[in-house]
Amino acid sequence: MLLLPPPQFPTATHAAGVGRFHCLRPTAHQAICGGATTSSGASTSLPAVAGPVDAVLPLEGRRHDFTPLLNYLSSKAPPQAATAAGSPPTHLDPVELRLAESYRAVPAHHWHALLKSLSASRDTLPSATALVPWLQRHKLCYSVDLLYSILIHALGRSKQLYQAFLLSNQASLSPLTYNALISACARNGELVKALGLLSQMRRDGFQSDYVNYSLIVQSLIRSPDPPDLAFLQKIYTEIEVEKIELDAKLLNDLVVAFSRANDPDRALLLLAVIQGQGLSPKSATLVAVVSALGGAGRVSEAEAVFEELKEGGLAPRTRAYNALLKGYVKVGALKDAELVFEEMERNGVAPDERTYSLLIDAYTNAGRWESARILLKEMEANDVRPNSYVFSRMLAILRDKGDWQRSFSVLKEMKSNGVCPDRHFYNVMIDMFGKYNCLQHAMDAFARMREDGIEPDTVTWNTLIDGHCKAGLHDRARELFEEMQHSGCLPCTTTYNIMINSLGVQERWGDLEDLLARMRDQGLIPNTVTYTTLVDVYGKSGRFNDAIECLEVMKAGGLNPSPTMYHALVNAYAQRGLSEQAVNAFRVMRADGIKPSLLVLNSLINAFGEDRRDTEAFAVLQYMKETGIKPDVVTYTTLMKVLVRVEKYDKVPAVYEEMILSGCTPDRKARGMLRSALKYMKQMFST
DNA sequence: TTAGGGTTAG
Repeated sequence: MLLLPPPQFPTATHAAGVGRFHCLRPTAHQAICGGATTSSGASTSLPAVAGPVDAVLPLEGRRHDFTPLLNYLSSKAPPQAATAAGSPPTHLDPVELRLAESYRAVPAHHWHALLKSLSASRDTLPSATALVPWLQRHKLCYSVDLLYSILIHALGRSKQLYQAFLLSNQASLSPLTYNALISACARNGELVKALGLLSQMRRDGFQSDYVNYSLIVQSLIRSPDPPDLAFLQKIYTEIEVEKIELDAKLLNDLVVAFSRANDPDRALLLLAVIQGQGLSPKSATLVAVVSALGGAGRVSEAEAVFEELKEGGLAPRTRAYNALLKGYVKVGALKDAELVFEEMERNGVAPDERTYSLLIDAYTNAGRWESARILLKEMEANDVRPNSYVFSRMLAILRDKGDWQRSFSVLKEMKSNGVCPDRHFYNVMIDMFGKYNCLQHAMDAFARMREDGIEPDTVTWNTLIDGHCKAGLHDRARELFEEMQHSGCLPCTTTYNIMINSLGVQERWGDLEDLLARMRDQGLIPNTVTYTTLVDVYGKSGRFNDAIECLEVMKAGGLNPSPTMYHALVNAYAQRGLSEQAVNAFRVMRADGIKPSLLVLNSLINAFGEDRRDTEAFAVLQYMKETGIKPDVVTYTTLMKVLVRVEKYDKVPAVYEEMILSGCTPDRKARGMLRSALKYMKQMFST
């Protein structure tokens, strides 16, 4: 069991010479013994000004001098006071008993007031912590759970959650102490603990009110990370099951929480609840919903909620416009984005750094590099300083478009704006060079980053290692993996996933086992990507039993198999023309309740093709059409490959035509497939 | 600061 470190008690008490409560901060001193000190005539340099306790205590209460008690408590060994709390004194210390007797007449509310004032400051908190068990020992105050709840609240406020929990062991938990503990947990971001206490509370037969849930949801919103959706849903289900009445604040907070957790549907539902009760949502709530809808690319709904914001009477401010802008940028609606910008100008709403960043993002995405540059100039003119964010976005867009040479001009632009690259920027840059096989550039950027005094993080190392793996430089990747650890950066699950893939591609099965053991030793738990990688590498080298075993282990471990995982398996069978096994894996996937993805269906078509079963391959296309899954260029190219495989060359042009009619743009592979089919056809006719 | 952002692995 963990032991409580002895709380730090003020030690200067006696050194002050007067045996009074001098070590406390003046306010606390005045609060607690201001009146008593002066009346006892002790010389003190502190003026006897009425403090908070004097204000709270009735006149008669100020007659009690708590100084001897507080001195006694601070001179006692703290653990004794804290751990032997409820138990009666084991031996009779006459001094302590006399002291206790002298306070027999103090009414309960004076003790409460004393405790509250001691709890108010971090310096006097140890005295408060010692006081409560002491009162309990001597049965001087009977509303023990109120005393404990005051104390637990105070400990929670000063981030001493551990102490609060230790304290809560002193007495059986009442609704009051439960609430105090839950509140302390919520304040300290220990939301799982808070939820656990809530269910424990229910098991003890106490009903919780909305305040506990409100505190938990508030803590979720305050966190810089978006809330975990599963956790949030759990809380909401509980609120529904327990029929907790929701007040306006909690409803608004829930809408914001669901919006931030990227569940705009649930957010909209709760928004309707607010409006159904005749309440009007806060504008911050509406903006959060606009932002979530925009992030999901649901722009028309975002527009509708934005209109509601206007109807609410408050003129939308920059953040509201930014939320709307986010949606348009997300779906690539550049015209609409520009209109928002113009409307802001018309309404005198000043664009800020984010507004400009969003628009620059949109222009870069549309390949309108000049417009992006003009906006950068406009930012400068309007005294809005860009930061590293917008430049790393530009870089990421160029990377995804394959236009990496232009990245050097991004760097130039950035310099001319006086913006220094940060870690995120370098990480994107290293990733970009890695993806385009420019490993020397990647290493140079890595060195530059360190010269700039920026320590690489796990993302940096992972990116660098993966870049080398992708280029086939597995030995160098392995060296970097070791170097990462030497530099003091601990590998994470992603790092191991990258290395597992690397060893799997090389078919170094023994080393792979060692790596998995190392991962476990480090206390890291494999995730869905880990298992999918294993299924992929085992499957591709024909080790199907190992692949299936991974799938089973994963399911047994409680992880949900992903569509990608089945895709890896179906794909592995397909590449070896094992269409029966591919179909079987597909069936298992369906039994697991996974909706077939375009990727897995394309692989299935390939499986039939490699097995010369063209009728079944086209049946998959039919299935796609019936279930509303839009075939892509890969689907049609694979179907053409199927026809070539079974030598039905004459049917290839029709598939090509259908592809174009369905709106797919043929790529190099598609055109190549058509060409080779035509070539074979010509050969057939000429013989 | 009522309201917000970026990077890595299958």
